[in-house]
Amino acid sequence: MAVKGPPQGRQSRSEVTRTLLLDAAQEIIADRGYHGAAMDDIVEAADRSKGAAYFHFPSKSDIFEAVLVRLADRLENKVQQAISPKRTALERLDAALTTVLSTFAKHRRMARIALVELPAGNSPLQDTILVMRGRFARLIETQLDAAIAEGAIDPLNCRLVSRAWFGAIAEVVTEWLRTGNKKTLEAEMPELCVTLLRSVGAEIEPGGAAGNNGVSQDA
Amino acid sequence: MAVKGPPQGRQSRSEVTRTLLLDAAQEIIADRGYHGAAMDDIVEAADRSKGAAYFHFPSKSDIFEAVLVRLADRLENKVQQAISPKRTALERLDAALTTVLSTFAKHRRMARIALVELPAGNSPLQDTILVMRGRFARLIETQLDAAIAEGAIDPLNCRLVSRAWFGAIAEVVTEWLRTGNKKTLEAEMPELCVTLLRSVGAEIEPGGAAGNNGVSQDA
DNA sequence: GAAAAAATACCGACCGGTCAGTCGGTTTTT
DNA sequence: AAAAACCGACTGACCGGTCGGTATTTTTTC
Repeated sequence: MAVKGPPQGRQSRSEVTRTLLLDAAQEIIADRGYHGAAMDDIVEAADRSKGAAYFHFPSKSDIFEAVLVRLADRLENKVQQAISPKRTALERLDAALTTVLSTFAKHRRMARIALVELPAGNSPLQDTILVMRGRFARLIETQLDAAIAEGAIDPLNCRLVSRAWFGAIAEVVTEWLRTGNKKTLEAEMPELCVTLLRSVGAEIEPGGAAGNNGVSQDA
Repeated sequence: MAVKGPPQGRQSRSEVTRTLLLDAAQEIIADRGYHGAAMDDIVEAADRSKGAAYFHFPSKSDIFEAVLVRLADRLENKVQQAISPKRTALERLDAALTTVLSTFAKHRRMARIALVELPAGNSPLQDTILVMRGRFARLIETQLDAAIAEGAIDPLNCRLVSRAWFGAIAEVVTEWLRTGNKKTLEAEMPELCVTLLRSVGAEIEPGGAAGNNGVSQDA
């Protein structure tokens, strides 16, 4: 008895299938990379068929793209939430950095997909990855611009610096992904933040509060 | 007629073949990435046969590894040459940075192989690439250590910072590789150097001088 | 120093396996 | 009963690596 009506739990079967496929793809790609992830494997992990997969996604690269977008949306959301209550650009910069780093520290698999997978050549993926990277670099760039406007730091080439920051973060996280050790990244986060901020001429006290009343909560 | 004796020009036929294969592999990998580079393509570009290729290199990953090592050796050499005449660690740091950046600017294909190709998953390549990256990070790390010893900068986590620098450089160069425009990278080099050096608390005069050396060797 | 023998380098058709994508047919939903 | 979703055997292209055989270079022998 029981099951029979279309909307089982909450989603239609179709939606469930889609999610199952996305989850499986994310998992497998994190393990084996894009090339190493065969559609047959993804399909098996999702407990669905190849037909179903190709019904929902026209090609392998499309499913990969969907995984990336979902990941990026989630992370960007988290960052926006973390920086919205901050008053100064410098604080927002620090908050954004910390959020991204701690999220990666918490979800290694995600970090792997977001940072390690950089297909060379002219795969159809490249565009998608470019857009992803661009989104995050932009996020930093915006805050840098704001910091300059606020007079917190001297004018500089924000596009260049935001790229450099992004690269620095990516490399440190990537290195940590290999050498394992959960602790390391979180332990080094503060120093990395300080270093990056110093590179634009902003000194902050590691003790926290950037020289002002400690209003932190509230919105 | 003519040619018949064993050592033709300078190298034996065997050595010529080896070089031909390496050159072709480097070219094709730069274009299409490791996965996209078929042995058949490499062999054809080298104007040799598959048998010859597998006579010299036991597997595809071995030929790739040989390409990487050759590239790394050349670049490291160049850097050593550039920094050896410098007296202070800070000057050596600046010289190393400038050399690497201008070399990449001059040889896009090389940059592509060195920086863009980061196979995920557990390919046999990964180790080789790790070693490569490690070599350059180390190079920076050594100079940072020296700078601290000289009292030029305050103590800091050199391992972390050198990784961050490497990542920053890699990302900036990678971005430049995509957006084309030969000029951009060279125009931005000085600012990037200044930014990196400032991140460790070292201010340097932007007066481009720094006793520039005419590095003009070729790779 | 030439012929013979041995070792080295090279050739390219072929094999075995992999994998993205297809398609006729079945089940579930509307 | 139509439409949407799903199934899974199958196809066709691709590609790393092999292997029997040939050409070239080096060594040995007379």
